Amino acid sequence: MSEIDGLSKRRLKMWIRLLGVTRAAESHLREHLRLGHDTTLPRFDVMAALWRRREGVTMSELSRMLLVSNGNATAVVDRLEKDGLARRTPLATDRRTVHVALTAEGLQQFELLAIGHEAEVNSLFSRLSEAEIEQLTALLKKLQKESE
Amino acid sequence: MSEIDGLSKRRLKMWIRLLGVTRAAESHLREHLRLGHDTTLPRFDVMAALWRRREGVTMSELSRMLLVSNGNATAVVDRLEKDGLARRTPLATDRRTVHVALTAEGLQQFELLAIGHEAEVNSLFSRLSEAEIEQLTALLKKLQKESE
DNA sequence: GTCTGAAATTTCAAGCTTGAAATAAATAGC
DNA sequence: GCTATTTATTTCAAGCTTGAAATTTCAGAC
Repeated sequence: MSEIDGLSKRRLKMWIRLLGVTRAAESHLREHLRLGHDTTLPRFDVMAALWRRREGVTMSELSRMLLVSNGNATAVVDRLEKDGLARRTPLATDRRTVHVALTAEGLQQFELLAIGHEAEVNSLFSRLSEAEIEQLTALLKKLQKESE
Repeated sequence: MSEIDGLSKRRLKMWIRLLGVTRAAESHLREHLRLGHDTTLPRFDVMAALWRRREGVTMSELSRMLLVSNGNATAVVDRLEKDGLARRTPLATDRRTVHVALTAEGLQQFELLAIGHEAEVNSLFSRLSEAEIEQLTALLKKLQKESE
């Protein structure tokens, strides 16, 4: 096996491991949301995005933020809206677009969820020291650079 | 903000970044499988697991390997079986369990897929040098230790 | 103004995924 | 042997997700 091949194989193994870590964490977080708050990860993700951008986002921005398809964003927002947690507001200046935002109830619920969520994430990654977190973050940043 | 809180927030941000990198990579790999080979990532994942364990695995082992639910494994294997790529074999010694394995056609198709897949992964992570891959792998290993 | 093409969103079918419930078979305790 | 428990798998409903097609609206060229 050449050196090049070795590196390629190592990248592949690393990817499988990365996927494993991510899936295990997602699974853990999903369970916490389900048991503790009777909600789901996709709903949480959308609410988090809407919370970060309190002024409202378009559907396209939303799907870009979460790296999901437009149809997906539509479906999740539909359900949140049905439950009174999000609201669509047509935009006067461009009638194609719509602004999505959390309702007061949605905002309140998210802030409750977020506390527990952060604690779960913190415990999931408690094995890594501050230095290791920085190290990992730096490596991930390197991967994200204009890799759209 | 206390130091503890700062670390917690950094872990949270790191998690969001980790999720972003994973999703972007999955999305890229999914597209490659769809355009190049008219198949999907879940199918590929199952086939990869069956390829690694050529002698056959039970449904439970399969879902444990892939960190997906039993029902999910059933559904994907159903489709692979319908397409003649996988085969279920009842086990004589324990009639509850079933061995799943790739068919000759499945094996052949997977080996074709795998070449392109490895190349895609390699290019996705080409920004990281060998040393950085090792570093990242070490950090991920630390997270996986008995974290089931 | 009218046409053409681009952009934002929704709709849709198909497949993915989960978790709970149902089924079937093995094991353990008696 | 019989019963209770555990284990392996499937079934099911609900929700998630994708990518393509359809719809509506806007912007630019003329």
